[in-house]
Amino acid sequence: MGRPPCCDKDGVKKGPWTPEEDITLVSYIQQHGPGNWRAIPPNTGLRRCSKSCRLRWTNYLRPGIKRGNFTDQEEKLIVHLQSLLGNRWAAIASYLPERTDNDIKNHWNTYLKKKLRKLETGGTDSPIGSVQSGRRSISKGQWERCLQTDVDMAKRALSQALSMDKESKASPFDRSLSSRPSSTYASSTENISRLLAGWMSGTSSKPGVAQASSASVRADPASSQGSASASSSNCIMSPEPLESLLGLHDSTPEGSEAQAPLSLLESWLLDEDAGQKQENFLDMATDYM
DNA sequence: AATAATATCAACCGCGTTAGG
DNA sequence: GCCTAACGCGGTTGATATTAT
Repeated sequence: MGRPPCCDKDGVKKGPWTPEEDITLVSYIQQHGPGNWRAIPPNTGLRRCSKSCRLRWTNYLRPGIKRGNFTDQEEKLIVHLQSLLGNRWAAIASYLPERTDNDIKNHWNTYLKKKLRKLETGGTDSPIGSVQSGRRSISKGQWERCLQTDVDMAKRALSQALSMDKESKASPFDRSLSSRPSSTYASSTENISRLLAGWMSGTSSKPGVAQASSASVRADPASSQGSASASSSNCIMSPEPLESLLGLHDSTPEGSEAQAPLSLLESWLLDEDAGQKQENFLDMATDYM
């Protein structure tokens, strides 16, 4: 299978998006909904490739995105999920609906990884985060069970997303619309967001568009043709699994694996109220093994 | 105040997967 | 069943901002 060109390289603009381009893109998506990215450049006159349009929308213009200022709880959740899922940022992002995979990936690479290393060097000599080292230390059988858990969780998330799709109209993710922090460029994008907010309230009956604020472009019919992996990563995570991850569920901590002595990192992960939450999260994971 | 070093993050690149002809 | 086109993802780059010297 040959690799096709993503777009016509001639005349395709690269680099940062201008507010005008953003508005053009948003306006088009207002009318047609997200998806069918290929059609956007010719129909809007944007000199951008379809890929760039999709990326701009999903990572920046899409409503419901919270930017910057990761909370401690979010960071801990990311660390937990990264240890469980690896660098599957889209899957991790599905558990943090207000965050984009790109944002989480950036935060991990630029901050969390260093933080883990710092905490780790304070505890052991390993250059790798203790979560990863903890994973390394587990037996092969345990590792395989972790993988199975991963698959099961993905399946469960998908079924939940499918079953709760209809009732997710009043999505909790929408709350970010009113609490989005501003950034340097956000002043212009906030205007776009307001534009979108009006659109959202006015076109909620539009298929494939109604969920745009609550989930992402991924909810639209055109993009529902995603791969199996995309099914888990693209699913609209209902609040329930998130609450589960945050320990708002009752779960029985039986069958949990033997814990190694706590490192500084683990202490960080376990401190405050996150302690119980992490246990519950891990228990939930092991419950599916 | 000027320069260098470092951090941050938006955007790009290339690969894998999959739907459709 | 094969091939092409498109989508989505993860890794990486590069521009800009911030901090240190």
